[in-house]
Amino acid sequence: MAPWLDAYWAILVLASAKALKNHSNASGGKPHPAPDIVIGRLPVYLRTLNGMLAGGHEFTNSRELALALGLSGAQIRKDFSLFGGFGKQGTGYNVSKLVHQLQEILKLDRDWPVVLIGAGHIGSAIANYTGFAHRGFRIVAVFDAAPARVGQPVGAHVVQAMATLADAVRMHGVHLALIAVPADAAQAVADQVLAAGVRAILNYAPITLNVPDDVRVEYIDPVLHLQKLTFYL
Amino acid sequence: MAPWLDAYWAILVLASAKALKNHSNASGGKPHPAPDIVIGRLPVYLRTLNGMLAGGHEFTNSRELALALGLSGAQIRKDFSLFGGFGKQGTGYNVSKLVHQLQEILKLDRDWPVVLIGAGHIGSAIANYTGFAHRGFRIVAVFDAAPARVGQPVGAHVVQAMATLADAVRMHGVHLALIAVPADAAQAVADQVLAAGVRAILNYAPITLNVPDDVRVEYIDPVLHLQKLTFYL
DNA sequence: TAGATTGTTAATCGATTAACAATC
DNA sequence: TAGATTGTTAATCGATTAACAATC
Repeated sequence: MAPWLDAYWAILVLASAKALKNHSNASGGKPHPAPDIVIGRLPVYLRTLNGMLAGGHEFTNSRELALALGLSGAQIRKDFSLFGGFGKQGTGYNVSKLVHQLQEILKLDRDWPVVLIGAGHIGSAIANYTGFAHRGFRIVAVFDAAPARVGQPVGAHVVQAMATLADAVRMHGVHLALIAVPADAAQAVADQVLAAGVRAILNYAPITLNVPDDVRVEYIDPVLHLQKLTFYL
Repeated sequence: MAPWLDAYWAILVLASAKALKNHSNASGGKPHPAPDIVIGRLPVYLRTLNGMLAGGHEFTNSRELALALGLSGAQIRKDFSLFGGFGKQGTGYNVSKLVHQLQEILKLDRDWPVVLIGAGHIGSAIANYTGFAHRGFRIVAVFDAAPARVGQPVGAHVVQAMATLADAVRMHGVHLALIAVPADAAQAVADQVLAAGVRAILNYAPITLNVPDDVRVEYIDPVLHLQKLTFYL
């Protein structure tokens, strides 16, 4: 049997029936009133509000935000209202205050250490990306399975062997892993980072991962976006 | 007034109210029965089916696919049924046949030339990514506004000046552009590629673009995914 | 044939929108 | 105060699920 089939049947036996689903309460704790789809919009709001803040824009309102984001004002007001009132009738929202409140909701009022697995083209680009730091994330270590890459510099880091992953995760208190390895290695790497204690994954490999119910995975596959675009061309 | 504010007010005046919305019929042509959210799942189905095909898996069914993807069988059958019956009662789906039918629906039964704007870390990683070719896309030219980068090799290409963009788009019949420039340059670059004749954009810059109603934009911003993950941690 | 799985309908569930009273 | 905009409710819209007849 081909190695791929082994992995494939493992999925059939073990797969969570929720892997790609919106499930706002994956960890089984007390239910949060906000749907997953709303949580996904909060970072987009935050990004636009930070742009306004950088431009010296002190106040905004749901109509203005809606126009900038291509949404409806009602939706934006409703999204915010799920977390309590952020605005003032007749005035709108204080941009700076709104930014801080969204950061608090998303737990971005702290610094999140993340590990990066994979130091190829994509991994290197991620390691060199300067956009993480001021938005709440800090890459604390980079790993690769290829002995030829271990010891090489990548961004501000030196590539480490996979054997040191678990120690690094424990030492830095890492909950988040970025996986940027080839598709055929991604599931095994995911299993390793989860075993090391990681609880959420951002997966750049073009494959759906099989993870336990209490682990959250987000996916980035540019080709999926392109293939959606061609439908409409 | 800060340059950022100019761009910001332009958004307020000109913005399409649909930029981030699901709109399955953006170009105003005859309505297609398939909702945007279904179109977005088809490439995911295709990716998994191609994995099965590579593993020598000849037949599958909605239950098996659902398990591998974390969806429900009913949803998968309903999605397929929007485009006509692909399966056989009692048997399921022929993987190879299904792959071909999904490719046809998504217009992936041809090769799509794309242009890449931006030859920094992200742009270089994109240019070096080998995963586009066998999934329907071919980068035909790479552009950058920085004179120091023009003439430099990136992947299999040589970086060209922005001035040659329009000619390249026309010559290769390009409809798709990948934008991988800094956030503060992205809107201007989007305007340029659209003026050159491009009709859809995959934007890696962390900013919501303002484009006409008949232009479709997909977004990739890894930080948005990370910020969603931290909410649940 | 008997068993299995599709394709499709109707019911359910959830998200968005419209409207407006509350209130700054 | 008058005008503007929020926060919230109810109505609408759309997507998912359950169920099963059709059929391979």
